Amino acid sequence: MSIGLTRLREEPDRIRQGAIDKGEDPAVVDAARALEGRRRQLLGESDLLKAERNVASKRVGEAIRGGAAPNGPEVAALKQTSTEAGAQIEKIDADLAAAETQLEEMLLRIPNPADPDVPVGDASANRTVRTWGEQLPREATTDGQAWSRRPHWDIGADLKMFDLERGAKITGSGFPVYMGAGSRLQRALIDFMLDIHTTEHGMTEVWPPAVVNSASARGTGQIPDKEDLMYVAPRDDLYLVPTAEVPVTNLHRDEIFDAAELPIRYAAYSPCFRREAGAAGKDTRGILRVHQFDKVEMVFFEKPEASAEALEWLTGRAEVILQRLGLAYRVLLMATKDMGFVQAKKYDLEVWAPGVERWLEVSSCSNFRDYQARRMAIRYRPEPGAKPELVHTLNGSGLALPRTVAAILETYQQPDGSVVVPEALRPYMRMDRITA
RNA sequence: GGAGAGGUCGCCUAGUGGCCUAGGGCGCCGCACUGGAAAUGCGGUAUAGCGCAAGCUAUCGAGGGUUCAAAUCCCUCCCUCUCCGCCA
Repeated sequence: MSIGLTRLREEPDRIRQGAIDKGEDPAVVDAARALEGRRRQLLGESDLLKAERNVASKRVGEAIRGGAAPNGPEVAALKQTSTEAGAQIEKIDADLAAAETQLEEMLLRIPNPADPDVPVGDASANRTVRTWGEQLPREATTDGQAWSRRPHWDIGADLKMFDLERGAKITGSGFPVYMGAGSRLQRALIDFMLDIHTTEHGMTEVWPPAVVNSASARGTGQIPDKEDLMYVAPRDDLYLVPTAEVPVTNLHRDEIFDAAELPIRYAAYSPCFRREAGAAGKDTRGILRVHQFDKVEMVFFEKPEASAEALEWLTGRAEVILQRLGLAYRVLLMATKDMGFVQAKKYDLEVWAPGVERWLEVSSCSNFRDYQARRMAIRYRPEPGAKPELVHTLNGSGLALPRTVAAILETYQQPDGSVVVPEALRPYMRMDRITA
């Protein structure tokens, strides 16, 4: 996850401004440039000495084959040349390694500049680009009877769909147990979403491992930056995935595609594990913020020139799910300081939950451009025989389950306490209505 | 978990310390031949960094070591395959 050296050299001003727009310190940009120059100089010296050493070593072989005594003075002199060069190389390479480590650290602290059409500012600059559906009020009237829509935790408890207390008993707070219709709703939603993305949207379905090794965690930038947010199995050097983005994006780490293979578009279900350290006290009720949840994630690998449009399409595919479920939502274009360090452009989808009277984030759709691909060395060949270039990566939820479930329960609840199953889910739920 | 065999340039393969700046075949690209094609012949076909360029450097699963010199020898680790054990 980093900025490219070429780009750093060619447009430092834009990168510096990008850092400022995201509220980061632009000084690292200059520090990186200085280190890059030092690295280049040391590398030149090292390469030169290595060339000398190689020549001397080769002459040793030639001399011996030519009849010189293997332990004679001629050979000894050549060996000494090589040894001396080797000693110098060792010193320079140590400096070089240090410079490269520092450079890498600096590069990791330079954020991906936002696209030009992203509003500059903090969360207050986020722009609502569109809304869909009817934003139901909490206070409702049905057949002349006034009633209040209830929050999903009450509905879920009454209909025995999930059990938070027992989840806390067997595992801990934030690990809900889904039961009965609640369990079936999980299955139905996963099945429903994957069906739409594969059958209608042409994506390839992936069912990835829920744990990854450290190389993969590093690839998508989970470590070292976000290690606190993940569950770790240190004994086996494995990490529980916080999102399917991690295993699925890493599928193609260190690969080079032919241009004809792109775009590659995946839809992947996975459980997601998040420690959310420091987030205690917020959204503690219900299933709005939990340590384990389920999600269908979309991951795209695109040609650079196609990624901007692909983000719009990707976002639209997540919206399709909400539309089919008949849930009111809005699409937010995130401002520079609210969008994250690595995203170039990001849309959040928020679904309306009338019981708690809040917009709930159910999807976050991002274009990383080449920033993520660089660290993972995911490239493609624009033309046969051409030099490989970095692909652009994108991803977005389609969708995260818990908040979708909350919105369904709160949107479709009836005055009698039952919940009508959204039309699109009925074939998957094999029921029209959830009752106690 | 135990025993054994392996991991080389897209694929197959050669390679047991210095003519390996990794050879051959397949595939692919270009050219020639052809009415067109097949076949054939010739040439080219990894990635990254540095350099205006010629070119130099690094990489033979990963990392360390021995040596003037490592694909090749030594150590550690990872992965694949076969057999055994265990197991949803």
